[in-house]
Amino acid sequence: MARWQSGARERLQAAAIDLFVEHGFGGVTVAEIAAAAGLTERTFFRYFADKREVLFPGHDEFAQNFLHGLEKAPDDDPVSLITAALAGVAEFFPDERRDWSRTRNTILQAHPGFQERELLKMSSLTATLIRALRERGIDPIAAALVAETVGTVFRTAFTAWIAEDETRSFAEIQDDVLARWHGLLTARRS
Amino acid sequence: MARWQSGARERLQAAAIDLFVEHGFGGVTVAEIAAAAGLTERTFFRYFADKREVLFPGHDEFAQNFLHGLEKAPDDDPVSLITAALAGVAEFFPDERRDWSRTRNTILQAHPGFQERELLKMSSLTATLIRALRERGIDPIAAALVAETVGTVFRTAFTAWIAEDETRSFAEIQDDVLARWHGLLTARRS
DNA sequence: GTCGGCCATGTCAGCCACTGTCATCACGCA
DNA sequence: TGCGTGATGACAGTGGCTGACATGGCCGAC
Repeated sequence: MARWQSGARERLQAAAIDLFVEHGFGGVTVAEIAAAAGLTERTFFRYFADKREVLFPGHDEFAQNFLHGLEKAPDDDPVSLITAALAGVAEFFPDERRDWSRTRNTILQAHPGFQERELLKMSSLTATLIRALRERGIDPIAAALVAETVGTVFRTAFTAWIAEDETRSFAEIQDDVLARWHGLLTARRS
Repeated sequence: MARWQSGARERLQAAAIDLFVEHGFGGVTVAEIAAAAGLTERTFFRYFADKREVLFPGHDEFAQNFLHGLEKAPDDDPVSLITAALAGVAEFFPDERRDWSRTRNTILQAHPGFQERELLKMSSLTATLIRALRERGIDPIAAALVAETVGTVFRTAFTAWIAEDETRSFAEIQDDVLARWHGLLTARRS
């Protein structure tokens, strides 16, 4: 018999999201989350750097997805780079996950501290992309603009995906946003 | 004789930046900042919502600048909107302020919490721009992409402006970034 | 098989960010 | 002269977060 149940991290995450839904971020203490997971407050902070971090799992694998897509870009044209980086992301957001994403998003929107954290994660992703682009030989300003645009398109698509009345798949929405982005910038030029 | 010296807010800001430079964010307590400004910790929190906020003054006037520029856009073409929104911002960053901006930036870069806060401020600015664009009749996706691009160009220009060996004015740099952004997206299209 | 190290967890004490509440005291105004 | 107002102080309390040390199953070495 194990002294401790396995999956402490997952239990903490599940307990946190449940309690946040019920009482809001500020209405729940870390000690309460830990107790609901059968652990102590101190153990919570061994798994998560702070109270907010419990809602941001799997960030590293997520970033890897963009990098792997980028490697498959056929040339250094900005549009090619952006399209390639976005290509493999949709698998992270299957339809089964949409409701969970919506629940999580409701919590995030209710507390500016969560928005800060999410923005920092996106920023870290952008920085990772910039680094990869520079290593590919893209000049710094172009790398920055390409990476920021990847983030913009992804975020726009994600927001649309979890909108209340939306039923299209993530891939479909993202392709549409990308097409519209491209159209906006090539139309009506003098 | 006044019971209290005036300019409590400014004294707190100045004390904070001095102490952060010397000891780092984590090496300074709010009580110490307040004492250096001749006030108490409780008064600090009457002026600033939290310890980080002391390094983010004047955010609202800053956002107004973008909005005023946007009003002057001649038409609803995305490039026109972006160019107009960026036009009036340079006056916020005269050359005299460059060293101060560099000092502040050094502090911000040293602590992820500050980066979070800065990202939240930028995000709030983007949201403000999106709202204004929608009220102008721009469709939601176009509004989002235009607003995000304004933020991207501004941030890219600001980063370049405070780079160690940079001497060009903010306006000059921003115009250059904008031109390069435009060039990147119109060149090499099939 | 048992011994000893390893590692996840617990326990405890403490710092400090942040808040609510009430008191204080200069100033302006009637 | 008295009273309201507004900025500040004083003080106690909550809770996020950390460091240091203890505990007790597991697992490999011998």
